Amino acid sequence: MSPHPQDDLFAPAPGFAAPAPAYVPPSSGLLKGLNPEQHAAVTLGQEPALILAGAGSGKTRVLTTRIAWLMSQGLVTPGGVMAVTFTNKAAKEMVTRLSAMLPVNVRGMWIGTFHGLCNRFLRAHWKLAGLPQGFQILDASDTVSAIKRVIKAMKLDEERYVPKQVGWFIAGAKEDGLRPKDIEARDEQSRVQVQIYQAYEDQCQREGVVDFAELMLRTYELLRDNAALREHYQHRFQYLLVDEFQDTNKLQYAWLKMFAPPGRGQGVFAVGDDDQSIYAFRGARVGNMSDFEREYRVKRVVKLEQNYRSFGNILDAANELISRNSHRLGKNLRTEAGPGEPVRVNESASDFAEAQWLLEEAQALHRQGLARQEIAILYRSNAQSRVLESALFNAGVPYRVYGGLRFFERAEVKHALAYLRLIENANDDTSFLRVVNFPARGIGARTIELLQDAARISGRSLYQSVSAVAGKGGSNLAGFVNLVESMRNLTQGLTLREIIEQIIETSGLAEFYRNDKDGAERLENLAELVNAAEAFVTQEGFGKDAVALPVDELAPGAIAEGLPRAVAAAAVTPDAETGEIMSPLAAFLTHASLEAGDNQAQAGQDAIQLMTVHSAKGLEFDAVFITGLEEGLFPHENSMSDADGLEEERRLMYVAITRARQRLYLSFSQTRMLHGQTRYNVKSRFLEELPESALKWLTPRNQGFGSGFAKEYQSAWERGAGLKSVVGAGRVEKPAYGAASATPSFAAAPVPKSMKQAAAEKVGAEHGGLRVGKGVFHTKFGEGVLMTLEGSGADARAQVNFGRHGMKWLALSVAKLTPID
DNA sequence: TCAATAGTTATTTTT
DNA sequence: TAACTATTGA
Repeated sequence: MSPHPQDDLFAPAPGFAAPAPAYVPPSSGLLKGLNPEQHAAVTLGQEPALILAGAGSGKTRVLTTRIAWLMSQGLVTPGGVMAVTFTNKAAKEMVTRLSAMLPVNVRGMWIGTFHGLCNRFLRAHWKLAGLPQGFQILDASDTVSAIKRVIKAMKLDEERYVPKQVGWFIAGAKEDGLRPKDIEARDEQSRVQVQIYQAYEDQCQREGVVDFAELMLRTYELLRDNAALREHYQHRFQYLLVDEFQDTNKLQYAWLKMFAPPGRGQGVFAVGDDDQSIYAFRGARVGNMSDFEREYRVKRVVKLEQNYRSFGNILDAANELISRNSHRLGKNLRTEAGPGEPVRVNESASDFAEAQWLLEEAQALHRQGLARQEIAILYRSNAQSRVLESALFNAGVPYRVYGGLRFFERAEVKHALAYLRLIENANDDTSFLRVVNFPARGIGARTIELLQDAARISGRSLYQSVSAVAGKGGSNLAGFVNLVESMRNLTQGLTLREIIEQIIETSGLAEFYRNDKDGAERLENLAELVNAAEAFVTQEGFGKDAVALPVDELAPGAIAEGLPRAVAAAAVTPDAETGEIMSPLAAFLTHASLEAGDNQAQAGQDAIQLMTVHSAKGLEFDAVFITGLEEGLFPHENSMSDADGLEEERRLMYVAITRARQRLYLSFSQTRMLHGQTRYNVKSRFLEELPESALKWLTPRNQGFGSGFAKEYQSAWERGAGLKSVVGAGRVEKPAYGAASATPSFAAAPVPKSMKQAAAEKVGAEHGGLRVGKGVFHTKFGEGVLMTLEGSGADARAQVNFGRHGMKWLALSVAKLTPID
């Protein structure tokens, strides 16, 4: 049943030919094609700036062009720029685009996510931050299980103190810059939560691990409390750029102010869109934008309102909708692309019928020449994907669902990583507990309890307490310790790849999954882990976070201004024997927790994209379907009670609408299966908030509850029900992590030779015959090829490819490298 | 130590 | 409905 005849043919992408510019920018090639607002933003001087960047207004281009422009004008060197993003993807994109524009030394630049930059900072100043040199990072699930252990150890009721919620509380406190001592507990509940927070903090410190929020807070605190260090970084970074400023939380803004306080005269460039703030529930404060404008005395707010993405009707809908929100900074998107097609609205009798309609419409678009990956189906909550998947699967249409488990979050991968972490740091109790009895080796809950008691009493780690447990459990535990010890011995001197292969075998994981009837996929993932490690090591500059230290970049003035030499010296502590700066394994483990891996559509596979509206942020598609536009769902019932919640839902809708380039469909259903019950829904208020002139109803407007839809619904579900068991089997093959979807390596980026060579030649002369590209000999690692030389004097370091020993970073003051011919 | 069973809960989630 | 957790029984 096609709900309507195909009334007009889908026009292939017309291409948004840029209109003849009324304004002719200066001759510089970099600035060519920028509109006046973009041009103004890019060429602002060294002053605080707030850029209101609407959806599709060329924000990333402005950001990268500004950095390139600053450098090309000689206003700043790579070392003087910091650019912060929220996602690894955004950071990577910036680096890629930048290196395409300019011959830049990407390694020296501080471009990364908030957490990535904090990691880099703390790796350099671990001693001052009170961390062990090889500290590891807990991901979200590690954090919850660590908290769970604390709650158990304190013998508290897990019903009353739910680990996840306590985790929320702790993260929330940290994001407000609060330590346990800073929180005044008003009631029993929060008093105990503070105690848990304190105990958790002690535990993390003991184990040498930090969670995501801790990365931010430690960095903030160290800068706050160490004037010399703060001075150094403020002096160093002359230009700072922050992407997605509307998503920053309180701590992130405070963090920024440590690097660049108002009035210090640095060029702080904050880019954001208050209308796209959809993470308030996670602590994001849109208010940071107006605070920034006020505190930094921003002279001119630049608004980027010219949209290069969507046709007029789509923008009209977006503008009209968002105008209903109050407290906006004020912005209206415009386009020169013409009205385009109307926004189509469809009503269905049931969620099943909706899925069926969607399927047919999407197929029609595809037949008219639209690639499947240019079609996105958006929904408010994940649960809604089921019916859609079912329909697509039955029709044999390739699709991809965003937002499942990511690569490094898969159980088998986490198991392997836990073994690796134990090799690096045996006191990591989280990792210990994860694998002490996996694969099963006769260590039960009782034994673990005894061990935990012993550890608690002596204040030592589980690993260190093993000898305290006697009996059968004790001997099994001793066996586990022996296993870890032997893994550490066996992996000495191996490449990262070999280390991982070795532990996958010795740990018994491979054996376990080989015997498991559906362990094949898990084995594949473990193989993929090996590939990921290989790809990681091959990337030029893999250990950059450990070695890109401030020492060699100290502006002469900074030392004069009092940065103690000791601070600088504390930065690098190479291995005493080999001179190695950071082991590839340690670097890889950090990478694994900071970047959970992709779960994005595989390139080359043409599949329809399914995702929540949240995960669609930042993406764009030729055709977009927004589904489930019903009161209670979108806007979600949990957000409808207060005005702020409703406004955030409206912004969410705004984000959804502005994803579409050419075609936008809005869809809702009279009934929907929710929590096992059929719910009768009213269409979303957001539909009423759109301009009638931009819409085209495919079904009669205000159609009442019609004839016998329930019957149709019933039979439809019965047809669908038999196929539920196979839902998901039709998903497109999962992306390969290492090989196929590994990030484009920095090595592959076109870093022009001239600059690289010049840099190499410059330092090359200083290091007694060592030349980049030539052979070197190391007493332990043997022969290798010198890849990079940088720094000078005591801080000089080299990156060497030792073939079977892999790529390594070495401190020349320690490592004995001799040139060979 | 595990597998079966009962009970519970149900937005969004860049790091 | 279905997915996840916690407990129980073999």
